[in-house]
Amino acid sequence: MSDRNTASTLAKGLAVLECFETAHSNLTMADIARLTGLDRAIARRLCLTLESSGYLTRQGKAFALSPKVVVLAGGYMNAQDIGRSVQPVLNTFAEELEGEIALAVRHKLQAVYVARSAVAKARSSLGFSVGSTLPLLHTSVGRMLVAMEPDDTRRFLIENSPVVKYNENTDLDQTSLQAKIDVAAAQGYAFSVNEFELGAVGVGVAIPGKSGPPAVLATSATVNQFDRDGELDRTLDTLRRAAMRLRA
Amino acid sequence: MSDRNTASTLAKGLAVLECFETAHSNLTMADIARLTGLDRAIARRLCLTLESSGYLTRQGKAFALSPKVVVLAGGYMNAQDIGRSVQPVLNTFAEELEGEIALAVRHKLQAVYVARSAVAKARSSLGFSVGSTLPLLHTSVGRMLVAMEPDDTRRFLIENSPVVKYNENTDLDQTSLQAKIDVAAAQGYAFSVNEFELGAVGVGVAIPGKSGPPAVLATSATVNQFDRDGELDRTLDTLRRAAMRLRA
DNA sequence: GTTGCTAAGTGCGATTATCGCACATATAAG
DNA sequence: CTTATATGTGCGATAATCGCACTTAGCAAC
Repeated sequence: MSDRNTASTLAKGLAVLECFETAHSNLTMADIARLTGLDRAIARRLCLTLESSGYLTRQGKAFALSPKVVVLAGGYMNAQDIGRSVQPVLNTFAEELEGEIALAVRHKLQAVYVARSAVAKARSSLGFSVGSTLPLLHTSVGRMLVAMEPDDTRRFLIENSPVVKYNENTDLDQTSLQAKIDVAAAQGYAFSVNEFELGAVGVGVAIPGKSGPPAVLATSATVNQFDRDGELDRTLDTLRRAAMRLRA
Repeated sequence: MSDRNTASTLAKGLAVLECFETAHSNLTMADIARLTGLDRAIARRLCLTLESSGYLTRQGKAFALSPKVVVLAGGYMNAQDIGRSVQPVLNTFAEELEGEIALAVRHKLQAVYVARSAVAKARSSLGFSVGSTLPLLHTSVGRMLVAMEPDDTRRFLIENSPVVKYNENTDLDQTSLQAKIDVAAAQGYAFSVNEFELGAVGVGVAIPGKSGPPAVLATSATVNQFDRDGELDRTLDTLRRAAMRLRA
């Protein structure tokens, strides 16, 4: 056992942190031991370490993430110059769209919002924020992100992403999803209606010529809002202009 | 050596992660070993582990934070219901302010933005975003956060926070800073001009009656924008109404 | 009260991962 | 070719981790 190139204790500690990714906010040590499959005594050591390092806080016997993880995310934001270069652009185009706009990148098998802006009247029932994750195959953002990858990665992502039925309109056919991704790659944008969230449409455009990993600009709205003729074209136009401003 | 209640390897690995908090984006293993004081071989093990766990990415010999840290922050956002409850309120009041508004909490000796909204025309030269940190003593946000703590914590924070000269107007006198914090506690809001960033004013109001740790709503603007008579009162009024909407 | 259930904390021996140094290799610059 | 910096590797000694078993504590039902 034991790879001489990895620190297993660290990996286990990170696994503990990840228990809190999926909406769980108040986990006891026993919960964590169960979720991670670690011995209770070890889970305890790790929790206490994470607490003393400032990543977890405890109230009574329940642990929760501390704002430290947000500070850490701030390091990423800073490195990507989100606050200075990206956010002002998003703010501008959220107003132009009279809605919501987000910058997303891919992490493993998920799309991640790394910046977002919305006007007050935006339909925001979904409650997305920075750090929200979306599936790759069933959202416009996700499909556009997949479409921007080289062929082999694309294949890998399509084959390994879970196919989940989110509602009665969810496309469950791999070949069909594959085709949609091909179309997105060809067109430079992805569009999806009702597949992930009922009553919602999503539009995502590639940010071309950007250095670093693929990134996508996306917006979402209600199906109603997209009834008007040419609404998709208008949205695409706006998103593309925003994307141009971001290809730094 | 070695506390039986903490996992030192995990703590070291977290220390590696924290190297990336302070704007450094591209660190080599050697850099990290220097910054953390760890043996190079250990730093290597930890970096490789962090990479394989998805927290770091490497391009050539340089490491950088991966979006995974943003996903982790998303766990915090989710637990605090930022996307659903907080963000819409911030969006609304950013528009009313025709500027910028942020929700901040304290972590150790820093104020941390955990949510933020701004209109396009907002003066955003500072480039703050979710995850940005501010000093406790020299900003309105920070002082309000300190003011909301019980007496002993307050004393501790004031005594242990670094007093840094950010510009020629920075207040370096502990007694004076102490007094400002007392005033903030009494008034329920804090106000600062030019102390942290030249040409900038900051206003922070306590969010009263909120469960959990103290939280502050803050806005900033240019000194010019605050020239108009009664501008502070108008801003305070808006912030307070926003705060009321957040005391969930 | 007792019983039953679940969670946290503790002690300790065996194991084994970590540590830290030393040496090797690689790449770039002068 | 030499120097400087960075990554990669091997290995023995040490010390941290592991995992189990036992104890303590809180809570609910009966």
